[in-house]
Amino acid sequence: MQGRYDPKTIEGKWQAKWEEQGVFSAHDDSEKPKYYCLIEFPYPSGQGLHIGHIRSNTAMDIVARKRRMEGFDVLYPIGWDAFGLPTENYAIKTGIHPREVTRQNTDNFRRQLKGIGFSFDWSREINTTDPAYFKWTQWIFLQMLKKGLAYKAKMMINWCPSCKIGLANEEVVDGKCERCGNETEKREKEQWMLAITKYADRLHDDLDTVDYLEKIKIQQRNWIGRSEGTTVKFPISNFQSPNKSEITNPGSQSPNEPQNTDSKRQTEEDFIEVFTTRADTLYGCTYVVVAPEHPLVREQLTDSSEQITVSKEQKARIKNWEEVAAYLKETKKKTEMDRTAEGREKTGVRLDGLMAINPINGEAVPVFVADYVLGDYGTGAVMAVPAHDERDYAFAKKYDLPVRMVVMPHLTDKKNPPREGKKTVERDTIHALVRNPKDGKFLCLEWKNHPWTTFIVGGVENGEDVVGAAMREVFEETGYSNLKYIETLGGKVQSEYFAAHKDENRIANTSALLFELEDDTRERVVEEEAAKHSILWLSLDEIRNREMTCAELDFWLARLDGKDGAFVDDGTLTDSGEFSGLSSSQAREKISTKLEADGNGKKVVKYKLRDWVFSRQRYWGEPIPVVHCEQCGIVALPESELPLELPEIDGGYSPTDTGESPLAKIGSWVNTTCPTCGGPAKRETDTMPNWAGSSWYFLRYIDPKNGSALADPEKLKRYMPVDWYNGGMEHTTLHLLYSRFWNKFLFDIGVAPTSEPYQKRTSHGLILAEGGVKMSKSKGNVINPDDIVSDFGADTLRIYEMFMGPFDQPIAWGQNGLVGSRRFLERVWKLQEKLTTHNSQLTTEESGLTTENSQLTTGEQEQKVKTIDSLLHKTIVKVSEDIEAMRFNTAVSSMMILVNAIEREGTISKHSFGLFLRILSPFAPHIAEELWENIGNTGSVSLAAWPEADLAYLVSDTVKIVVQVNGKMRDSFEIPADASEDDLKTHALDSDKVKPYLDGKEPKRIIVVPGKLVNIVV
RNA sequence: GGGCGGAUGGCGAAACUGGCAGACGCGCUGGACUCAAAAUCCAGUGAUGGCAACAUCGUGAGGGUUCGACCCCCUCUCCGCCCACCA
Repeated sequence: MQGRYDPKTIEGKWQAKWEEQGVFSAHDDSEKPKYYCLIEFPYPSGQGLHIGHIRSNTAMDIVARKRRMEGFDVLYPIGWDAFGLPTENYAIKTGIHPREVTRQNTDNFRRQLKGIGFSFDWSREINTTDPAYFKWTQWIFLQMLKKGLAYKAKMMINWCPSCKIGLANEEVVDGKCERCGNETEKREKEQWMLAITKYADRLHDDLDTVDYLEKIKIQQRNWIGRSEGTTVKFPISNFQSPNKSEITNPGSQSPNEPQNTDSKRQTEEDFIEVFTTRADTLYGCTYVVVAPEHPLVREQLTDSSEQITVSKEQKARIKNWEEVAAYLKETKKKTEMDRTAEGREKTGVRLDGLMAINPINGEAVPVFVADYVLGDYGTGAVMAVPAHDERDYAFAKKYDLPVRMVVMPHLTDKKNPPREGKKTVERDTIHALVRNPKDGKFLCLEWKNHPWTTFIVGGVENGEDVVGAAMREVFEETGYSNLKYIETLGGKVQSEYFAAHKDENRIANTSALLFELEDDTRERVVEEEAAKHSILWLSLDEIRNREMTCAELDFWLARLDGKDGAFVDDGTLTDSGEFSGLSSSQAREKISTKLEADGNGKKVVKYKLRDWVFSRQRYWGEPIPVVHCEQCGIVALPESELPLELPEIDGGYSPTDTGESPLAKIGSWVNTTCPTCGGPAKRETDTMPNWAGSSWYFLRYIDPKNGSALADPEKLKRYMPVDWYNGGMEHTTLHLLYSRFWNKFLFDIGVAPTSEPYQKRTSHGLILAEGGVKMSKSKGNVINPDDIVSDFGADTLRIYEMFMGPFDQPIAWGQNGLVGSRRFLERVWKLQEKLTTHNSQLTTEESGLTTENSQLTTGEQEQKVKTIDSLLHKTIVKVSEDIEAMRFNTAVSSMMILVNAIEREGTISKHSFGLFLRILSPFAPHIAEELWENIGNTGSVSLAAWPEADLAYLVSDTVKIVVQVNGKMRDSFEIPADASEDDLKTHALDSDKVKPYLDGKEPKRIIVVPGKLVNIVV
């Protein structure tokens, strides 16, 4: 008898033992295969360990412990991502040095983490703020600088006018400063940048080589935002299209001949280059738009002045310069908030006096500046195709610009699809929609030899215009002669179908025309037509509800309602010169190729991903190790001078009034000599963002104390890549991408041994406060793990956090379930009173284990032991599989089921209890160690072998068959597993419970699923 | 607006490939032990009807496919997270 379960005593005892004996150390020289488990190292905030840290750390702890037991040399390290804003803000408030704040916080975190019993290798603890660590962060920066990946550029940054400080994107929440809540502005400032975009394609493509959750891959791909497209050069003409009127509306356009613009061009560079992914819509371009940041209207904007400087020459060309300048000023004043709050109403101003020449057809189109075009994506200019782009459509509607449809939607009539082996005829057709203004009904035809209801349909004869053709058809088919043409409903729609009456496949390019009946005048219809169909007037509702023989119906109805916008999908080209008739994808290829051949364009790949703004105007970050020399410009510090440490500071940690880092105030530190020429120089005062230290920390764990290299190459080779990295979804697009980028760079310069740092990436769900809201200090709903550990014990907390719900989904904390987890462990504790020395017969035979004293064996006891062993081995399988799939909740529940069964049967063999303790140990390591010791084992259960299920226990000679009648369960029976289908049928039909449902009738059908069920259909 | 995920008892949730819906835990009800309480143990616990055996209904709403649907398809509602004019 071992007394009560007392977690306080045993948890402290085992934590001390583990540490003393180095049970969880990874061994660089181990013969075993390595396994590298990684969690995101915590930011040591003043609030202490979050309950959510415990959930994700426990999950990886379970994996790490299982791997260790499976014979791997496991690296499961821990450290501190300690540079960052909250610490600095706390320092600003209290005047305590951030280093000291960090020390206190990490001490607290370390104590808390150790108290949960995580199997971290504490000998490898790292801290990003340790000069011995950030020496290498700075070193990596210098390597990037050498390779041209680090550069300075003027960037629009988020500026808080109240705090007078530049903010990172993540510090701006809904357009407001995270700290003071004031609205932020955009301001231009020189910043250090890292050229992550040079790695965009590899970061994108190499996702195929790693095992990340699909949603993580999708999010990264979307963030990188690769799109293949074409740049097109639109030469600028100063003249208002001398030879032709302004660009034409659909229906009345004349054929375009390429126009010679040589004499009008001033320089070779005088063109607007646009980027498009839809080169197939080039003929539909009716204007060109440049972003407010585009060089055509803006050369530079400095943060010291509101002046917009554009060359005189350019101003002179733009006739309405005053108006344009006003718009640019307006745009600049708008905050992010305004831009989105307006419901994204599009605004813009035409650049009078400028026309852009569409290189594909020589057509001159007007040029606009509008802020719906982004200055920093693509080329900062777009060709606007309102018919095929929602944004251009909205802008065109607002400013009354022409919409020219050049891509026909392409439909296949599902009711009459084209047939193989028939000839195909393509022609232009019309649908005439004739409305009777008196009742709003439409004129339709009901066909006599086919089950069709159609509008008035017909072909367009050579030389005929569509309106004429439609009026002719209406007259011929219905006799109505007085029609008023209202409008053409959008552009043509192409449909493919089989025309049964002509036995041929048709491709119809159909225009829909709306008419109104002027009066009822109706001529007699010729016999031939009258024999084919009769007329019918249908309301819109009737048309919707009736099966109309009209593949295009949805388009026509939407256009009638005026709900029609841009058609943005692919289709078939029309009114596009030599490219008409091609599919969108063919046309993109051919048009791009032609542009490229003529020197008017180029196929390119663009990314949404931007270069990484790497500067922060802060104290608590890694100093950027360069100096600015009057003679030599930007000069890198020699590597021998690393680490460049932060200076001690007297006058507070706040940034300066000009937005410079507080480092700028320390003359003795800033003023230095140039490493190259020895002349006077100033140190860079920007520091790195806190993403820097976390971009390579997984490498440092491998060799954390190395003073002469980032890590020993041999050791890196042994441990990389990380085999399993679990973290939060919120880090998918920043940290995960940044660290993949740094690792790839280090791989390229021969430092990192693998191109990808992480082999497998999974993610956890957040733990929310009760009520499903975020835990926050201000709401006072933060759960302190210390309280739970002291009230219930660390093992209970671990079990509960794994049991409470699916690991990958967010879950609200509820205190109520904790007691259940504690009870479970109490029951496990009491099992040591129920041990028997008997092993079941099967175990001894099958796995060759020694039988202990068997004098007390009785048949009954043996049966009980066997029942338990059979369930135990099923549990081993379940727990093993569930851990790999991160289904920790069902793993715990299956162990609960086992414990319930042991209690019910009243006994378990000592050997089997040992197996159970092994699978329990990753979840509740302290109690498992204590019981393992109590039943007479020496050594740690954490290093015992992970049990393998004995297959002999898993197979059963009988199966339970469910009997359904019409899909509803009515009975079940046990039957030998090898029973035939006929046996099952007979048995099922024989059931007394089933018979009443059959009511003496013969079953219509009987479905037998071997090993599972019989379903009788009556 | 787009992407991803979710909705099942009083509550957290199971149901792995379309085959017994609600495992496991909490809570609740009744009982045992106790002078009493706590703890523990035993039994019950989706809803409705019935003394009961049992029957009917039931996985956000509505349709569909299927012998059979929490699961697949279509439409919709609500919730969460991420992105948000990316041409």
